[in-house]
Amino acid sequence: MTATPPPRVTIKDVAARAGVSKGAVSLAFNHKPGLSEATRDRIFRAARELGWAPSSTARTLAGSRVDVVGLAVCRPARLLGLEPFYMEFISGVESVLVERSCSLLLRLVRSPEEEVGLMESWWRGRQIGGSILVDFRADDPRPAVAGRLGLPVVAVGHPSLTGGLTSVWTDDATAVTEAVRYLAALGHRRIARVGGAAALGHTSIRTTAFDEAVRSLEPAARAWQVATDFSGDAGARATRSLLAAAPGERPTAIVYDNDIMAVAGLSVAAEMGLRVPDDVSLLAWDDSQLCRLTHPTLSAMSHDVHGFGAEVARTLFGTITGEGPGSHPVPTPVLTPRGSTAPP
Amino acid sequence: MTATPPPRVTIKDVAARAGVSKGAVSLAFNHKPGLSEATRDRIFRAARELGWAPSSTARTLAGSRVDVVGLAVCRPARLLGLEPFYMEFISGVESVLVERSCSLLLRLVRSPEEEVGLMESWWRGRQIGGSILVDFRADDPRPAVAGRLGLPVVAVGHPSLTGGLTSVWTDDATAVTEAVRYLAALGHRRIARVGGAAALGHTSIRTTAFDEAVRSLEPAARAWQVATDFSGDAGARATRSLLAAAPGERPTAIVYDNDIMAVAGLSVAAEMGLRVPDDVSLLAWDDSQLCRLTHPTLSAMSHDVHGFGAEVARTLFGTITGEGPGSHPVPTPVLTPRGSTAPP
DNA sequence: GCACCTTACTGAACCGGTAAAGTCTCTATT
DNA sequence: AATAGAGACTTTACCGGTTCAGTAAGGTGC
Repeated sequence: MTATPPPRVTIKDVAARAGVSKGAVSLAFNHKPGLSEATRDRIFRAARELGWAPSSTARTLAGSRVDVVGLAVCRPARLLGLEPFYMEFISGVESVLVERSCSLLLRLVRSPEEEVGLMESWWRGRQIGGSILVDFRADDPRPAVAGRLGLPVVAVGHPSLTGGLTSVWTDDATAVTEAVRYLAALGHRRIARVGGAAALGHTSIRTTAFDEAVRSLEPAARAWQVATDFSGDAGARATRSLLAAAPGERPTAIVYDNDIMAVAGLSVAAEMGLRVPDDVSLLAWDDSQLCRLTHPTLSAMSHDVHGFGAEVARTLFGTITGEGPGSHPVPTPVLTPRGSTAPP
Repeated sequence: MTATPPPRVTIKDVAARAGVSKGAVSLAFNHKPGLSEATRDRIFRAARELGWAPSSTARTLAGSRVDVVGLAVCRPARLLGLEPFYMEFISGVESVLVERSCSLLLRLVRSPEEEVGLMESWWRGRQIGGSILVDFRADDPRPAVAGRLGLPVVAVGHPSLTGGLTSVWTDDATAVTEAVRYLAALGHRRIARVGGAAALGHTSIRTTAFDEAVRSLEPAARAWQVATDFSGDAGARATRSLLAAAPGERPTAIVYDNDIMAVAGLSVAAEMGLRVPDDVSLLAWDDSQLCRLTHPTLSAMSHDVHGFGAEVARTLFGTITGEGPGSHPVPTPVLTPRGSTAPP
């Protein structure tokens, strides 16, 4: 990739026009002391007249800040488009980055190994000042790599998954328990969960919590759990197989790990002639706007994804500026009852 | 944003370890002639042992390639999360970037002016090698700016909007016409369209085309058009007001500019006690997976958004490598009839 | 009137690479 | 044996900033 001929203005031109040295221009643009107001003005005027802005590449090389943070996402591209979660998360991250004139370097990768390689080359190549790590798995290699490289990162995920890295997380276990208790309180005793990708750490946290929550119900209840890839199709398939059993043998309530699958579940129920919530209750997760657009509206575990992203970005800046590792819980998803849940 | 102390390996260390000069290492890593196989091997081995990768920052500064492309999106952050379009578009772009080891610099901006400023500073700061421009408006300032800066860009939008820039576009006018003809063929004579943001160029192209298409129907038909902000809520509101009229006075078919609004429309119809498609037909646009997850499934103008993104990225590389301006149409969205459309 | 500070600014080194010109050695040619 | 030429490297000059050790001018105190 070759760049076009760059007849670009540099600090030297500005210095010449203002009648000072490059050093003076640098001082002015970094708001450092050691210049008279008059000179400062002259420099800024010259820069404005020439349309000059400092090259962040050169600045980076000269050893000061890096104003880019990285985010690699390891999920099949086609699924990502569907997940309202990511775009909203990213927009939250951006909202904080913008304040500090930082940009987000985004990359979709196909495997955790590729992601690790990318982190290394981004960091070594001084392209990023820090990175956001998402979708932790069991025995994730990234904490070790980040440690070895000295790369400032913030991990999105429960501290039990993120190997000592600074982490930002929601208490999924508690949220799952709350969801189960809510459904139980409505009278449900046959409860299913359509989970996300089994390899993901937060999925197994939810799986365990769900199991325990249902097991601890009085009187005894029955549980089902299915793993999916988060896609609507998988959610539809899972729902179909759960609801295929005889009326007394099938779940009366289903919890979904994201809202796309819940929407799919809603449609499967309709297609099978089951009424929601009379015949079966559905409960979504994440609660994007989508949940309020269906009919019936979807009850959901809602969650300020935008704010979550913002907190992640703030935490990352903390890490970059040298704060030690820490654990930053954000508010637990809260149950928002709507039209898709009712007593069985 | 200060970086952590960087005890990082540089080209000098590699050169020392391999017993050659920096120049030799540079030659090796750029696969240029002038080195013996043996030396090349020694250099690569040394680099591997030290875990070195060339700093793209330094490379950029030294005047060679820039391996980052920019994308600024000017829409309210909270809406973006909802739009399946963008993530899918981005994933298409990425699919091509990855092949060339390029990354995407993403930024959400709040105004066209901010976007213009960002382009300037990205380009001046040598942060990007080129940029993707989306969401063109009437009298958009970006073509002029890109021209003035010499910034290689590709515009996503109809050539009539993109002021002579290389553009990649779908033929929205034809697609709208096809949608209208399809509904007319089913027998609809009262057709509405819930459009996107009025300020956007492609919205006005669709608006004009819709108007003409309906006007040219025989026997005469009636048209409604409403502008929205693309959000589900706005789509719901628009649908409610369209369907509030007396049965003989309201549209029997509604076309939506994206699928989120169509989903919202579906739910509004249900809430108003109208059956889809018996009482009213709905037709979505973009056709993400969402359209197949509702009940009834949504008929849609479908569109390979991923492929669209990929084509945009390929075209951008063309522009960066000096290809002259061009117009790259991608396939017109094609009508995919599903369960939400039927004769009135 | 002289030593001593500040203040305001300059000059040069440096960041980690690339690129073009220069050097040295070895082989082929006349 | 002298000359040319190719191959394999090295040297050096940037790229566009930052940083830091100077330095010259003006102000203070005694």
